Amino acid sequence: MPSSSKSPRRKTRSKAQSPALTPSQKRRFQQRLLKWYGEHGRDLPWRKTSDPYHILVSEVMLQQTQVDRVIPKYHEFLDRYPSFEHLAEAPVADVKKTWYPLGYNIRPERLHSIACETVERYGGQLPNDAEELLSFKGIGRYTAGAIRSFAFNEDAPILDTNVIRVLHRVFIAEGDPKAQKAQLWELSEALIPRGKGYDFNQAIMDFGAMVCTARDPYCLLCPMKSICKTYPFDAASNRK
DNA sequence: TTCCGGTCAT
DNA sequence: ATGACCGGAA
Repeated sequence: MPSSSKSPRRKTRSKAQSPALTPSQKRRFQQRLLKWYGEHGRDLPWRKTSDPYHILVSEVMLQQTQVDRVIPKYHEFLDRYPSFEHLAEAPVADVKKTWYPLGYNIRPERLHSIACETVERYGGQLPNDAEELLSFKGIGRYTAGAIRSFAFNEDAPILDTNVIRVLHRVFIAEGDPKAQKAQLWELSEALIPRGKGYDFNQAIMDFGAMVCTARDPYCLLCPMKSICKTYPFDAASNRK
């Protein structure tokens, strides 16, 4: 029966198999990332709270807006709407005015609708279940993972542009990163140290924003140097 | 002027 | 799979 034997669980059309994450690679990446984060992690306002509502507001703002622009609006928004109940009661037109000028103005509408639904159907408590979170308009896979890890301390994976870039460079280094999201989601999940989803996810995003940057990453001071499949990153070959 | 980005819709 | 959304940055 040799001809009928199947190679163990592999997608029929892709040839490259998952990037063989060895236990040693995994452990080193985790330890170095968390150590780096302890020394260099940013002190962001939404890391000082455990209120799921505050975390949600920050994550929706951060969906397409940079940290520096979000910070002042985060404070202003929460001053005006300190809870799901306050936000749910507010006219959506006011919420949109408060949102200005962050842009992508569907976001305040969706945030408002999430608040209404949370008050009406969940007694003002944001659910921690992935399926329920994903059922809200405005919460996609990234934000659901962010809420679960940052607001509920679950070991839930996240994958945004920072995480895609970091994981692809360190562990894959071939092909178009955006075309490999399925593998990268698996990596993001497999790498989380048990019980440390919050710190690990915050850490990998800081790392992507501060060291493993899109252009001109700081490879010389990078703690992943010795395990990174892309080191040393050649900026010239990456520019057009 | 072009590129980028989470989510949703096509 | 691809584009709309909207504004910032290269």
